[in-house]
Amino acid sequence: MTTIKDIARLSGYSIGTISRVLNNHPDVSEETRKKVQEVIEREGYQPNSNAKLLKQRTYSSITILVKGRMNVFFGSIVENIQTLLRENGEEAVVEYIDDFANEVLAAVQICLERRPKGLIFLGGNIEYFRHDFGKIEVPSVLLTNSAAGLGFDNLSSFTTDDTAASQEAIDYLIRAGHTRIGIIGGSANETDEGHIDFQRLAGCEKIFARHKIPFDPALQYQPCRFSLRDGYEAADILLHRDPSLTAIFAMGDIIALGAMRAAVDSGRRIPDDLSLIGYDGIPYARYSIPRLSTIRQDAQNIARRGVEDLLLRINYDRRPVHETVGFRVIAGETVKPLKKAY
Amino acid sequence: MTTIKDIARLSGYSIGTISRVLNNHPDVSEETRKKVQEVIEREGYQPNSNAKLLKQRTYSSITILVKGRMNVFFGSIVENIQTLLRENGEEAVVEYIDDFANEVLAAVQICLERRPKGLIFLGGNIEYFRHDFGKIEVPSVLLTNSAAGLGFDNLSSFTTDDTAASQEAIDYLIRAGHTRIGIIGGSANETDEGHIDFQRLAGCEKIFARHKIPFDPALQYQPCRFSLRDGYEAADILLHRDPSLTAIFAMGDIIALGAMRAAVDSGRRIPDDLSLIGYDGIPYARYSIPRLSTIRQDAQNIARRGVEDLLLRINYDRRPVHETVGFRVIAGETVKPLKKAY
DNA sequence: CTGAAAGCGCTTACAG
DNA sequence: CTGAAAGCGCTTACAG
Repeated sequence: MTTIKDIARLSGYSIGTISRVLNNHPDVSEETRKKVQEVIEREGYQPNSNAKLLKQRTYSSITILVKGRMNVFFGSIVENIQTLLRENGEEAVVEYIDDFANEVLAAVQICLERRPKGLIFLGGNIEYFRHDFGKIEVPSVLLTNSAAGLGFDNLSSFTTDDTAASQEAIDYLIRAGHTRIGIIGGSANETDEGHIDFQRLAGCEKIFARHKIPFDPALQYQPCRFSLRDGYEAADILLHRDPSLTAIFAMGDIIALGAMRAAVDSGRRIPDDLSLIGYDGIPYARYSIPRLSTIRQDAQNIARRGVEDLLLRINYDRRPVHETVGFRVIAGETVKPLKKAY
Repeated sequence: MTTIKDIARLSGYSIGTISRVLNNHPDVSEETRKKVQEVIEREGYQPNSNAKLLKQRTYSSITILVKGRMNVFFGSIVENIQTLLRENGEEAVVEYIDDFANEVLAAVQICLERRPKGLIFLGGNIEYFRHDFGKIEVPSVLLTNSAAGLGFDNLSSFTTDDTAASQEAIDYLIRAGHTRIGIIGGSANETDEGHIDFQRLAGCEKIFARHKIPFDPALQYQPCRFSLRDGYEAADILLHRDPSLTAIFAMGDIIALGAMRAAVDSGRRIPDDLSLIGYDGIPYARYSIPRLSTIRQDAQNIARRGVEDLLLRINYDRRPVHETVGFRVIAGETVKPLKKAY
């Protein structure tokens, strides 16, 4: 194993100088730098990151906390993040957190154990953040949810404007002539008022109100987590509870795909007997039979902005930011225009 | 930041003793152990892993190399692996390698840069392993491909018996009365003879031979990588080249789902006009419309055995092993029984 | 069973 | 611009 000591010996310089070359310090003569570089290349020397980190008293890697397993949409964001981080020479560790678990407390534990230099949350419950994020000191970003109202000085957030996007989804159904609309998704529970899913739900209710279309959450809304199975069950419950529904908005494409299966199993044709619009815009939405109409979030931009901001804040003393990235309505084949009732 | 020194001071013992308690060395008195433990808990002390690894001269984490992005099947294995590793107190870093890139060379580079203590390959090209794996010294496992014939003493492998499973798939179609069968999948290229996909293909050809059913790879086989789009294109090419096909075996469910879309877009009904069987057994196969018939690999067992073996070999001087795990034919709704032609 | 001390491979003031 | 030296937080022979 070649160490910095070997390079020092071989090049005739001291280890201090080698270290300076390694870290691109300006105060090294060009000649020295070149000679040392040559020895480094020839020996294929790679610095020991443990020693470096120990010395710098900074800590290992960046941790990505993914809320909810098997989420295709998050999967693509994770891949984007990993690539971006790697391009910038940063290592990342991924942790999967159960949909119903407290990701902030999990992060606190991880900070104690592994002392990451930054945290990226993929999804999260705003209430958990409000309550426990104060215990976290490292620069962090929350993706796909907004932490704007929380006021933590080490937490940025990048998200689709969920309220606006949900309104678009509902609006899309209404413009197609639907008035009996069900909504599924969001792992809402009693303490969850700031949760993303209530944001989306709130947006929906507003649009219903604007169009003067009655909407009774107790009847027309069914929470569920992000999985095929849960989407299936939620749609099943909803369709039994209110068979008059002509359309469903699912707060995730995975949920929508589960719901599509449930509808078909109940003997409904899509979109003839039931219209369906999803959320996320996963690649499969363009391949399903029929193709899923959905709201496409900009995964790439969310990942890119999140990483850029985190790296800046890890290295400089900057204020966190809260941004919103664009979305698009993708017209698939699962929404049927209805004759207007009037 | 509490360090081992603080715990020593606070407990009245030397740092050597604290270290022994931390690492469960047997030569510490029960009383001492208890007292030290108390202080550790009270202070919420967590050892600095950089210092520990530096001292132990072992290196950071375990690296998981995932071949091919956006592969749902690999995604679930990765999650399983991460969970298992974490339960055993090991950290894991995930790297995504392009489908057509050389994962072994990428691993060599990673070993130089980060010196992981173990490597897990998810998918891989046997030719690349044969040629370059000799440069890798850390304990490694290859999942979903067999490295049995390679004879490296630091490489285990755990895989579905691809030959047998592919034979089952083809056999399933033949028993349903199909004789004009196309095959898609596998990123075969000229140098690829030991590649997984040729294994699967070889298995298929054998079965055709046994049933005395003609099979012309140039006509009936179309390679493609693991993505919806590639599955779509491969099926499209195949169906144009040989419109007489009544069934397709796709070497991955994602490929199969892309193919399903292509078939429908060409005006074929599934399974009435074209039967389809996939490979992997991803959760969505049970939700697609129609439900996908497929060969289910045992992702959980592959992950579990791989991790168990790797951890053992990291810590003990053991020989690598090459195991095969079970698979199951899942009868979905995409294979139609045909009237026998004779 | 426990302590004192060396040393893992680096970085960074401090001199010169 | 460069070197000598201290020290990051641990582990582990070596004594006793």
